[in-house]
Amino acid sequence: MAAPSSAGPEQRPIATVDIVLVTLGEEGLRLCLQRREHEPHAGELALVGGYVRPEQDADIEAAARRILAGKARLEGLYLEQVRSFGGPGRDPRGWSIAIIYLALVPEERLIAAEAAGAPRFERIDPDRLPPLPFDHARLITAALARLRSKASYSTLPAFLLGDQFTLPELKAVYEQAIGTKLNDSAFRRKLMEMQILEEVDAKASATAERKRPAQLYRLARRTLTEFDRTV
Amino acid sequence: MAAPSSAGPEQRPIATVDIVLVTLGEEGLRLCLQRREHEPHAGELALVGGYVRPEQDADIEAAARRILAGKARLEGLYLEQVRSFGGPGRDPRGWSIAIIYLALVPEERLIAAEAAGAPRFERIDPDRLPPLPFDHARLITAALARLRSKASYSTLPAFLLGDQFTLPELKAVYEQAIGTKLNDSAFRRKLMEMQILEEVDAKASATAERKRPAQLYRLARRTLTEFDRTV
DNA sequence: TTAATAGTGTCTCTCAGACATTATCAC
DNA sequence: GTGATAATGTCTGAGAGACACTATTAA
Repeated sequence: MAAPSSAGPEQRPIATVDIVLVTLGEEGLRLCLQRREHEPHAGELALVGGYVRPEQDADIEAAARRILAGKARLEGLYLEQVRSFGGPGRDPRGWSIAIIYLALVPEERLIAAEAAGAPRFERIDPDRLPPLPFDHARLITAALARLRSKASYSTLPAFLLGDQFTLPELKAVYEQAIGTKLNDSAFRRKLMEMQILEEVDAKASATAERKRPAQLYRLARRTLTEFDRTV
Repeated sequence: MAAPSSAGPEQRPIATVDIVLVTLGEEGLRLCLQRREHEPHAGELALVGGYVRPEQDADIEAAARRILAGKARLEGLYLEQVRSFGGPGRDPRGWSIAIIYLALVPEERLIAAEAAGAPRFERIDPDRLPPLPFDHARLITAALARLRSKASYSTLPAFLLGDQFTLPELKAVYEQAIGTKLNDSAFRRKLMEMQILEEVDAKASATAERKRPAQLYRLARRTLTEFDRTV
Protein backbone atom coordinates (compact mmCIF):
# COMPACT_ATOMS: atom_id res chain seq x y z
CA MET A 1 0.00 0.00 0.00
CA ALA A 2 1.28 3.44 -0.86
CA ALA A 3 2.27 5.80 1.91
CA PRO A 4 -0.67 7.97 2.95
CA SER A 5 -0.72 11.32 1.30
CA SER A 6 -1.68 14.44 3.12
CA ALA A 7 -4.40 14.99 0.53
CA GLY A 8 -3.61 18.64 0.47
CA PRO A 9 -6.06 20.97 -1.19
CA GLU A 10 -4.50 20.56 -4.61
CA GLN A 11 -5.74 17.00 -4.87
CA ARG A 12 -9.21 17.49 -3.50
CA PRO A 13 -12.23 16.91 -5.71
CA ILE A 14 -14.73 19.64 -6.47
CA ALA A 15 -17.83 19.26 -4.27
CA THR A 16 -21.26 20.38 -5.41
CA VAL A 17 -24.85 19.96 -4.31
CA ASP A 18 -27.50 19.33 -6.96
CA ILE A 19 -31.17 19.55 -6.16
CA VAL A 20 -33.85 17.58 -7.96
CA LEU A 21 -36.82 19.87 -7.44
CA VAL A 22 -40.18 18.20 -8.00
CA THR A 23 -43.65 19.67 -8.01
CA LEU A 24 -47.12 18.53 -8.93
CA GLY A 25 -48.51 20.12 -12.07
CA GLU A 26 -51.94 19.80 -13.64
CA GLU A 27 -50.94 16.61 -15.41
CA GLY A 28 -48.68 14.96 -12.89
CA LEU A 29 -45.22 15.20 -11.43
CA ARG A 30 -43.00 17.85 -12.92
CA LEU A 31 -39.29 18.35 -12.63
CA CYS A 32 -38.26 22.00 -12.13
CA LEU A 33 -35.17 23.06 -14.05
CA GLN A 34 -33.58 26.46 -14.45
CA ARG A 35 -31.32 27.91 -17.11
CA ARG A 36 -27.71 28.06 -15.95
CA GLU A 37 -26.31 31.54 -15.44
CA HIS A 38 -22.66 30.64 -15.77
CA GLU A 39 -20.29 28.48 -17.75
CA PRO A 40 -20.01 25.63 -18.29
CA HIS A 41 -23.29 25.11 -20.14
CA ALA A 42 -24.50 28.66 -19.47
CA GLY A 43 -28.06 29.16 -20.70
CA GLU A 44 -28.92 25.49 -20.74
CA LEU A 45 -31.64 23.91 -18.62
CA ALA A 46 -30.17 22.09 -15.64
CA LEU A 47 -30.69 21.15 -12.02
CA VAL A 48 -30.50 23.84 -9.39
CA GLY A 49 -27.05 23.38 -7.88
CA GLY A 50 -23.92 24.99 -6.58
CA TYR A 51 -20.67 24.54 -4.75
CA VAL A 52 -20.35 23.40 -1.19
CA ARG A 53 -18.75 26.43 0.48
CA PRO A 54 -16.69 25.44 3.49
CA GLU A 55 -16.46 29.04 4.60
CA GLN A 56 -20.25 29.35 4.80
CA ASP A 57 -21.96 25.99 5.21
CA ALA A 58 -22.51 24.27 8.54
CA ASP A 59 -23.17 20.95 6.81
CA ILE A 60 -24.28 19.57 3.44
CA GLU A 61 -27.96 20.16 3.98
CA ALA A 62 -27.19 23.77 4.90
CA ALA A 63 -25.43 24.10 1.55
CA ALA A 64 -28.49 22.71 -0.20
CA ARG A 65 -30.80 25.13 1.60
CA ARG A 66 -28.49 28.06 0.88
CA ILE A 67 -28.48 27.19 -2.81
CA LEU A 68 -32.26 26.74 -2.92
CA ALA A 69 -32.78 30.08 -1.20
CA GLY A 70 -30.25 31.86 -3.39
CA LYS A 71 -31.05 30.48 -6.81
CA ALA A 72 -34.69 29.52 -6.43
CA ARG A 73 -35.98 31.78 -3.64
CA LEU A 74 -37.41 28.74 -1.93
CA GLU A 75 -37.16 28.07 1.80
CA GLY A 76 -38.48 25.48 4.20
CA LEU A 77 -39.07 22.79 1.59
CA TYR A 78 -39.07 19.07 2.22
CA LEU A 79 -35.48 18.08 1.48
CA GLU A 80 -33.88 14.66 1.53
CA GLN A 81 -30.38 13.54 0.59
CA VAL A 82 -30.45 10.83 -2.06
CA ARG A 83 -26.83 9.83 -2.68
CA SER A 84 -23.58 11.11 -4.16
CA PHE A 85 -21.99 10.66 -7.54
CA GLY A 86 -18.37 11.29 -8.34
CA GLY A 87 -15.84 10.88 -11.09
CA PRO A 88 -13.37 12.58 -13.38
CA GLY A 89 -15.67 13.04 -16.37
CA ARG A 90 -18.89 14.40 -15.00
CA ASP A 91 -17.76 18.04 -14.86
CA PRO A 92 -15.25 19.64 -17.25
CA ARG A 93 -13.68 21.54 -14.37
CA GLY A 94 -12.24 18.34 -12.92
CA TRP A 95 -12.85 15.36 -10.69
CA SER A 96 -16.08 16.19 -8.89
CA ILE A 97 -18.50 14.92 -6.31
CA ALA A 98 -22.18 15.82 -6.57
CA ILE A 99 -24.36 15.27 -3.54
CA ILE A 100 -27.93 14.88 -4.75
CA TYR A 101 -30.97 16.13 -2.88
CA LEU A 102 -34.62 15.53 -3.60
CA ALA A 103 -36.79 18.57 -2.84
CA LEU A 104 -40.58 18.67 -3.00
CA VAL A 105 -42.39 21.93 -3.59
CA PRO A 106 -46.10 22.76 -3.81
CA GLU A 107 -46.93 24.44 -7.12
CA GLU A 108 -48.12 27.61 -5.40
CA ARG A 109 -44.74 28.06 -3.72
CA LEU A 110 -43.08 27.89 -7.14
CA ILE A 111 -45.34 30.57 -8.49
CA ALA A 112 -44.66 32.74 -5.45
CA ALA A 113 -40.92 32.27 -5.90
CA GLU A 114 -41.09 33.32 -9.52
CA ALA A 115 -43.16 36.34 -8.54
CA ALA A 116 -40.48 37.17 -5.96
CA GLY A 117 -37.85 37.28 -8.66
CA ALA A 118 -36.54 33.74 -8.99
CA PRO A 119 -35.43 32.81 -12.50
CA ARG A 120 -38.25 30.99 -14.24
CA PHE A 121 -38.66 27.28 -13.53
CA GLU A 122 -39.28 25.06 -16.51
CA ARG A 123 -41.72 22.34 -15.51
CA ILE A 124 -40.57 19.24 -17.33
CA ASP A 125 -42.39 15.95 -17.67
CA PRO A 126 -39.89 13.50 -16.17
CA ASP A 127 -40.80 10.96 -18.83
CA ARG A 128 -39.82 13.44 -21.55
CA LEU A 129 -36.51 14.81 -20.40
CA PRO A 130 -34.61 16.91 -22.90
CA PRO A 131 -30.87 16.29 -23.24
CA LEU A 132 -29.24 17.68 -20.11
CA PRO A 133 -25.73 18.89 -19.32
CA PHE A 134 -23.26 17.04 -17.09
CA ASP A 135 -24.69 13.75 -15.84
CA HIS A 136 -27.88 15.41 -14.67
CA ALA A 137 -30.02 12.75 -16.32
CA ARG A 138 -28.75 10.02 -14.04
CA LEU A 139 -28.94 12.26 -10.99
CA ILE A 140 -32.60 12.83 -11.79
CA THR A 141 -33.18 9.13 -12.31
CA ALA A 142 -31.76 8.37 -8.87
CA ALA A 143 -33.87 11.03 -7.14
CA LEU A 144 -37.10 10.03 -8.89
CA ALA A 145 -36.50 6.38 -8.03
CA ARG A 146 -36.25 7.43 -4.40
CA LEU A 147 -39.44 9.46 -4.66
CA ARG A 148 -41.42 6.67 -6.30
CA SER A 149 -40.23 4.02 -3.92
CA LYS A 150 -40.60 6.00 -0.71
CA ALA A 151 -44.00 7.35 -1.75
CA SER A 152 -45.71 4.05 -1.07
CA TYR A 153 -44.65 3.70 2.55
CA SER A 154 -44.44 7.24 3.87
CA THR A 155 -46.10 10.64 3.95
CA LEU A 156 -43.65 11.93 1.36
CA PRO A 157 -46.22 12.74 -1.36
CA ALA A 158 -48.04 15.03 1.07
CA PHE A 159 -45.14 17.49 0.83
CA LEU A 160 -46.14 18.16 -2.77
CA LEU A 161 -49.33 19.71 -1.41
CA GLY A 162 -49.82 22.81 0.68
CA ASP A 163 -50.41 22.75 4.40
CA GLN A 164 -54.06 21.74 4.07
CA PHE A 165 -55.60 19.32 1.61
CA THR A 166 -58.56 17.04 1.06
CA LEU A 167 -58.41 13.27 0.99
CA PRO A 168 -59.19 13.05 -2.73
CA GLU A 169 -56.34 15.48 -3.39
CA LEU A 170 -53.98 13.47 -1.23
CA LYS A 171 -55.00 10.24 -2.92
CA ALA A 172 -54.33 11.82 -6.32
CA VAL A 173 -50.80 12.85 -5.31
CA TYR A 174 -50.03 9.36 -4.07
CA GLU A 175 -51.29 7.98 -7.36
CA GLN A 176 -49.08 10.35 -9.32
CA ALA A 177 -46.06 9.63 -7.18
CA ILE A 178 -46.46 5.86 -7.13
CA GLY A 179 -47.77 5.59 -10.66
CA THR A 180 -50.77 3.36 -9.95
CA LYS A 181 -54.43 3.79 -9.03
CA LEU A 182 -55.30 3.28 -5.37
CA ASN A 183 -58.38 1.86 -3.77
CA ASP A 184 -60.46 4.64 -2.29
CA SER A 185 -61.87 3.07 0.86
CA ALA A 186 -58.64 1.25 1.64
CA PHE A 187 -56.72 4.51 1.29
CA ARG A 188 -58.97 6.28 3.77
CA ARG A 189 -59.04 3.35 6.14
CA LYS A 190 -55.26 3.08 6.29
CA LEU A 191 -54.50 6.76 6.71
CA MET A 192 -57.10 7.05 9.44
CA GLU A 193 -55.99 3.93 11.32
CA MET A 194 -52.38 5.08 11.13
CA GLN A 195 -53.38 8.48 12.54
CA ILE A 196 -51.38 10.24 9.86
CA LEU A 197 -53.85 13.07 9.45
CA GLU A 198 -55.82 15.44 11.60
CA GLU A 199 -58.95 17.23 10.58
CA VAL A 200 -58.68 20.96 10.15
CA ASP A 201 -61.19 21.70 12.86
CA ALA A 202 -64.79 22.27 11.86
CA LYS A 203 -63.79 23.69 8.49
CA ALA A 204 -64.85 21.81 5.45
CA SER A 205 -64.01 23.76 2.35
CA ALA A 206 -66.08 24.54 -0.69
CA THR A 207 -64.55 23.10 -3.84
CA ALA A 208 -63.38 25.45 -6.49
CA GLU A 209 -65.88 24.86 -9.24
CA ARG A 210 -68.39 22.21 -8.28
CA LYS A 211 -69.94 19.39 -6.31
CA ARG A 212 -69.71 18.25 -2.74
CA PRO A 213 -66.99 20.02 -0.71
CA ALA A 214 -64.50 17.82 1.05
CA GLN A 215 -63.13 17.78 4.56
CA LEU A 216 -59.73 19.42 4.91
CA TYR A 217 -56.87 17.69 6.68
CA ARG A 218 -53.30 18.42 7.61
CA LEU A 219 -50.45 16.11 8.52
CA ALA A 220 -50.53 15.17 12.18
CA ARG A 221 -46.73 15.46 12.21
CA ARG A 222 -45.05 18.06 10.03
CA THR A 223 -42.10 15.77 9.34
CA LEU A 224 -41.93 12.69 7.18
CA THR A 225 -43.60 9.62 8.71
CA GLU A 226 -42.78 6.12 7.51
CA PHE A 227 -45.45 3.42 7.67
CA ASP A 228 -45.02 -0.15 8.77
CA ARG A 229 -47.08 -1.19 5.82
CA THR A 230 -47.74 0.14 2.36
CA VAL A 231 -50.08 3.12 1.71
CA MET B 1 -26.97 36.57 -4.48
CA ALA B 2 -23.20 36.66 -4.31
CA ALA B 3 -21.15 36.45 -7.48
CA PRO B 4 -20.17 32.88 -8.24
CA SER B 5 -16.76 31.91 -7.04
CA SER B 6 -14.47 29.76 -9.05
CA ALA B 7 -14.30 27.40 -6.09
CA GLY B 8 -10.63 26.97 -6.68
CA PRO B 9 -8.89 24.11 -4.94
CA GLU B 10 -8.09 26.16 -1.87
CA GLN B 11 -11.75 26.27 -0.86
CA ARG B 12 -12.63 22.68 -1.57
CA PRO B 13 -13.65 20.38 1.27
CA ILE B 14 -11.68 17.24 2.11
CA ALA B 15 -13.42 14.17 0.65
CA THR B 16 -13.17 10.77 2.28
CA VAL B 17 -14.87 7.41 1.99
CA ASP B 18 -15.71 5.52 5.19
CA ILE B 19 -16.78 1.92 5.12
CA VAL B 20 -19.05 0.33 7.69
CA LEU B 21 -17.91 -3.27 7.44
CA VAL B 22 -20.38 -5.75 8.91
CA THR B 23 -20.04 -9.48 9.41
CA LEU B 24 -21.98 -12.21 11.16
CA GLY B 25 -20.27 -13.58 14.25
CA GLU B 26 -21.30 -16.43 16.51
CA GLU B 27 -23.60 -14.18 18.49
CA GLY B 28 -24.98 -11.89 15.83
CA LEU B 29 -24.01 -8.96 13.67
CA ARG B 30 -20.56 -7.56 14.29
CA LEU B 31 -19.02 -4.31 13.18
CA CYS B 32 -15.43 -4.64 11.98
CA LEU B 33 -13.12 -1.84 13.05
CA GLN B 34 -9.38 -1.44 12.64
CA ARG B 35 -6.82 0.59 14.56
CA ARG B 36 -5.83 3.72 12.68
CA GLU B 37 -2.27 3.79 11.40
CA HIS B 38 -1.94 7.55 11.12
CA GLU B 39 -2.85 10.76 12.87
CA PRO B 40 -5.29 12.06 13.76
CA HIS B 41 -6.40 9.44 16.28
CA ALA B 42 -3.58 7.03 15.37
CA GLY B 43 -3.94 3.72 17.19
CA GLU B 44 -7.62 4.14 17.93
CA LEU B 45 -10.34 1.83 16.66
CA ALA B 46 -12.19 3.38 13.74
CA LEU B 47 -13.95 2.68 10.47
CA VAL B 48 -11.92 1.59 7.48
CA GLY B 49 -11.63 4.72 5.40
CA GLY B 50 -9.43 6.92 3.27
CA TYR B 51 -9.25 9.84 0.92
CA VAL B 52 -10.93 10.02 -2.43
CA ARG B 53 -7.95 10.25 -4.80
CA PRO B 54 -8.87 12.07 -7.99
CA GLU B 55 -5.67 10.93 -9.63
CA GLN B 56 -6.57 7.25 -9.11
CA ASP B 57 -10.30 6.72 -8.68
CA ALA B 58 -12.76 6.30 -11.53
CA ASP B 59 -15.69 7.02 -9.26
CA ILE B 60 -16.62 6.95 -5.59
CA GLU B 61 -17.29 3.24 -5.45
CA ALA B 62 -13.88 2.62 -7.00
CA ALA B 63 -12.37 4.65 -4.18
CA ALA B 64 -14.24 2.50 -1.66
CA ARG B 65 -13.03 -0.71 -3.29
CA ARG B 66 -9.45 0.57 -3.48
CA ILE B 67 -9.51 1.40 0.23
CA LEU B 68 -11.05 -1.95 1.15
CA ALA B 69 -8.45 -3.81 -0.88
CA GLY B 70 -5.57 -1.73 0.45
CA LYS B 71 -6.41 -1.50 4.14
CA ALA B 72 -8.48 -4.64 4.64
CA ARG B 73 -7.33 -7.00 1.88
CA LEU B 74 -10.94 -7.57 0.94
CA GLU B 75 -12.23 -7.65 -2.63
CA GLY B 76 -15.54 -8.37 -4.31
CA LEU B 77 -17.71 -7.63 -1.27
CA TYR B 78 -21.29 -6.49 -1.34
CA LEU B 79 -20.98 -2.71 -1.21
CA GLU B 80 -23.69 -0.08 -1.08
CA GLN B 81 -23.50 3.67 -0.71
CA VAL B 82 -25.51 4.90 2.25
CA ARG B 83 -25.23 8.69 2.28
CA SER B 84 -22.77 11.50 2.86
CA PHE B 85 -22.03 13.63 5.88
CA GLY B 86 -20.20 16.90 5.83
CA GLY B 87 -19.27 19.79 8.07
CA PRO B 88 -16.47 21.87 9.54
CA GLY B 89 -16.13 20.01 12.83
CA ARG B 90 -16.10 16.35 11.96
CA ASP B 91 -12.41 16.17 11.07
CA PRO B 92 -9.69 18.33 12.65
CA ARG B 93 -8.01 18.74 9.27
CA GLY B 94 -10.86 20.93 8.03
CA TRP B 95 -14.28 21.03 6.42
CA SER B 96 -14.83 17.49 5.21
CA ILE B 97 -17.27 15.28 3.38
CA ALA B 98 -17.46 11.59 4.24
CA ILE B 99 -19.25 9.31 1.83
CA ILE B 100 -20.44 6.28 3.78
CA TYR B 101 -20.57 2.77 2.39
CA LEU B 102 -22.08 -0.34 3.92
CA ALA B 103 -20.05 -3.47 3.18
CA LEU B 104 -21.07 -7.02 4.07
CA VAL B 105 -18.44 -9.70 4.53
CA PRO B 106 -18.77 -13.40 5.38
CA GLU B 107 -16.78 -14.25 8.51
CA GLU B 108 -14.53 -16.67 6.61
CA ARG B 109 -13.43 -13.91 4.26
CA LEU B 110 -12.40 -11.82 7.24
CA ILE B 111 -10.30 -14.62 8.62
CA ALA B 112 -8.70 -15.14 5.23
CA ALA B 113 -7.93 -11.42 4.97
CA GLU B 114 -6.26 -11.43 8.38
CA ALA B 115 -4.28 -14.50 7.39
CA ALA B 116 -3.21 -12.65 4.25
CA GLY B 117 -1.76 -9.84 6.33
CA ALA B 118 -4.60 -7.41 6.89
CA PRO B 119 -4.44 -5.56 10.19
CA ARG B 120 -6.61 -7.32 12.71
CA PHE B 121 -10.35 -6.57 12.64
CA GLU B 122 -12.00 -5.98 15.98
CA ARG B 123 -15.48 -7.48 15.89
CA ILE B 124 -17.64 -5.13 17.87
CA ASP B 125 -21.20 -5.67 19.04
CA PRO B 126 -23.02 -2.73 17.43
CA ASP B 127 -25.13 -2.35 20.57
CA ARG B 128 -21.98 -1.88 22.67
CA LEU B 129 -19.94 0.59 20.67
CA PRO B 130 -16.90 2.01 22.42
CA PRO B 131 -16.28 5.75 22.07
CA LEU B 132 -15.12 6.35 18.52
CA PRO B 133 -13.09 9.11 16.88
CA PHE B 134 -14.52 11.70 14.48
CA ASP B 135 -18.28 11.29 14.02
CA HIS B 136 -17.92 7.60 13.29
CA ALA B 137 -20.70 6.71 15.71
CA ARG B 138 -23.34 8.49 13.63
CA LEU B 139 -21.92 7.13 10.39
CA ILE B 140 -22.33 3.63 11.83
CA THR B 141 -25.84 4.41 12.98
CA ALA B 142 -26.81 5.47 9.47
CA ALA B 143 -25.32 2.39 7.84
CA LEU B 144 -26.87 -0.03 10.33
CA ALA B 145 -30.25 1.61 9.90
CA ARG B 146 -29.94 0.97 6.17
CA LEU B 147 -28.96 -2.64 6.78
CA ARG B 148 -31.82 -3.31 9.18
CA SER B 149 -34.42 -1.66 7.01
CA LYS B 150 -33.32 -3.13 3.68
CA ALA B 151 -32.88 -6.60 5.17
CA SER B 152 -36.60 -7.18 5.35
CA TYR B 153 -37.34 -6.59 1.68
CA SER B 154 -34.25 -7.77 -0.16
CA THR B 155 -31.62 -10.46 -0.39
CA LEU B 156 -29.15 -8.22 1.44
CA PRO B 157 -28.61 -10.50 4.48
CA ALA B 158 -27.52 -13.32 2.17
CA PHE B 159 -24.32 -11.41 1.46
CA LEU B 160 -23.26 -12.05 5.05
CA LEU B 161 -23.05 -15.74 4.14
CA GLY B 162 -20.75 -17.53 1.77
CA ASP B 163 -21.73 -18.60 -1.69
CA GLN B 164 -23.73 -21.61 -0.49
CA PHE B 165 -25.95 -21.87 2.56
CA THR B 166 -28.87 -23.78 4.01
CA LEU B 167 -32.31 -22.36 4.57
CA PRO B 168 -32.00 -22.48 8.37
CA GLU B 169 -28.74 -20.56 8.09
CA LEU B 170 -30.32 -17.98 5.81
CA LYS B 171 -33.28 -17.61 8.14
CA ALA B 172 -30.92 -17.04 11.05
CA VAL B 173 -29.10 -14.23 9.22
CA TYR B 174 -32.36 -12.53 8.36
CA GLU B 175 -33.37 -12.76 12.00
CA GLN B 176 -30.09 -11.21 13.11
CA ALA B 177 -30.27 -8.47 10.52
CA ILE B 178 -33.91 -7.59 11.10
CA GLY B 179 -33.82 -8.19 14.83
CA THR B 180 -36.96 -10.33 15.08
CA LYS B 181 -37.86 -14.01 14.87
CA LEU B 182 -39.34 -15.17 11.57
CA ASN B 183 -41.92 -17.83 10.86
CA ASP B 184 -40.26 -20.89 9.46
CA SER B 185 -42.79 -22.12 6.91
CA ALA B 186 -43.66 -18.62 5.77
CA PHE B 187 -39.98 -17.87 5.24
CA ARG B 188 -39.51 -20.93 3.05
CA ARG B 189 -42.75 -20.31 1.19
CA LYS B 190 -41.87 -16.74 0.31
CA LEU B 191 -38.31 -17.34 -0.78
CA MET B 192 -39.39 -20.25 -2.95
CA GLU B 193 -42.33 -18.45 -4.53
CA MET B 194 -40.11 -15.47 -5.27
CA GLN B 195 -37.57 -17.74 -6.92
CA ILE B 196 -34.77 -16.08 -5.00
CA LEU B 197 -32.82 -19.28 -4.50
CA GLU B 198 -31.65 -22.19 -6.53
CA GLU B 199 -30.72 -25.59 -5.16
CA VAL B 200 -27.10 -26.52 -5.34
CA ASP B 201 -27.66 -29.47 -7.60
CA ALA B 202 -28.03 -32.90 -6.05
CA LYS B 203 -25.72 -31.98 -3.18
CA ALA B 204 -27.19 -31.95 0.26
CA SER B 205 -24.48 -31.40 2.81
CA ALA B 206 -23.76 -33.19 6.05
CA THR B 207 -23.96 -30.86 9.01
CA ALA B 208 -20.85 -30.22 11.00
CA GLU B 209 -21.65 -31.89 14.30
CA ARG B 210 -25.09 -33.48 14.25
CA LYS B 211 -28.63 -34.15 13.10
CA ARG B 212 -30.35 -34.02 9.77
CA PRO B 213 -28.31 -32.37 7.00
CA ALA B 214 -29.97 -29.55 5.12
CA GLN B 215 -30.30 -28.77 1.45
CA LEU B 216 -27.79 -26.23 0.17
CA TYR B 217 -28.87 -23.23 -1.87
CA ARG B 218 -27.29 -20.30 -3.59
CA LEU B 219 -28.75 -16.98 -4.72
CA ALA B 220 -30.40 -17.27 -8.13
CA ARG B 221 -28.98 -13.83 -8.95
CA ARG B 222 -25.62 -12.82 -7.57
CA THR B 223 -26.71 -9.21 -7.17
CA LEU B 224 -29.09 -7.72 -4.66
CA THR B 225 -32.76 -8.47 -5.36
CA GLU B 226 -35.55 -6.38 -3.85
CA PHE B 227 -38.89 -8.00 -3.07
CA ASP B 228 -42.31 -6.58 -3.71
CA ARG B 229 -43.30 -7.70 -0.27
CA THR B 230 -41.55 -8.25 3.00
CA VAL B 231 -39.51 -11.37 3.74
C1' DT C 1 -84.49 16.74 -8.77
C1' DT C 2 -80.25 15.87 -10.98
C1' DA C 3 -75.50 15.38 -11.43
C1' DA C 4 -71.36 14.82 -9.66
C1' DT C 5 -68.06 14.12 -6.18
C1' DA C 6 -67.23 12.82 -1.01
C1' DG C 7 -67.36 9.35 2.09
C1' DT C 8 -69.05 4.63 4.33
C1' DG C 9 -70.11 -0.30 4.82
C1' DT C 10 -69.44 -4.92 3.68
C1' DC C 11 -67.89 -9.02 1.23
C1' DT C 12 -64.30 -11.81 -0.33
C1' DC C 13 -59.82 -13.42 -1.36
C1' DT C 14 -55.11 -13.54 -0.35
C1' DC C 15 -51.41 -14.07 2.44
C1' DA C 16 -48.70 -14.31 6.71
C1' DG C 17 -48.30 -16.48 11.25
C1' DA C 18 -49.14 -20.46 14.18
C1' DC C 19 -48.55 -24.89 14.80
C1' DA C 20 -48.99 -29.82 13.96
C1' DT C 21 -47.00 -33.33 11.26
C1' DT C 22 -43.71 -35.83 8.56
C1' DA C 23 -38.76 -36.63 6.89
C1' DT C 24 -34.02 -37.63 7.47
C1' DC C 25 -29.99 -38.06 9.49
C1' DA C 26 -26.29 -39.66 13.63
C1' DC C 27 -25.91 -42.46 17.21
C1' DG D 1 -35.16 -47.17 17.99
C1' DT D 2 -34.09 -42.22 19.97
C1' DG D 3 -33.21 -37.56 19.56
C1' DA D 4 -32.62 -33.67 17.18
C1' DT D 5 -33.06 -30.72 13.33
C1' DA D 6 -35.05 -30.11 8.40
C1' DA D 7 -38.97 -29.60 5.77
C1' DT D 8 -44.05 -29.76 4.68
C1' DG D 9 -49.10 -29.22 5.31
C1' DT D 10 -53.10 -27.05 7.13
C1' DC D 11 -55.88 -23.75 9.73
C1' DT D 12 -57.06 -19.19 10.91
C1' DG D 13 -57.19 -14.25 11.34
C1' DA D 14 -56.02 -9.71 9.53
C1' DG D 15 -56.03 -6.72 6.00
C1' DA D 16 -56.35 -5.07 1.10
C1' DG D 17 -59.22 -4.64 -2.99
C1' DA D 18 -63.75 -4.48 -5.06
C1' DC D 19 -67.83 -2.41 -5.18
C1' DA D 20 -72.36 -1.15 -3.72
C1' DC D 21 -74.41 2.26 -1.17
C1' DT D 22 -75.25 6.69 1.32
C1' DA D 23 -74.23 11.84 1.95
C1' DT D 24 -73.78 16.52 0.54
C1' DT D 25 -73.45 20.13 -2.28
C1' DA D 26 -74.63 23.42 -6.72
C1' DA D 27 -77.57 24.33 -10.15
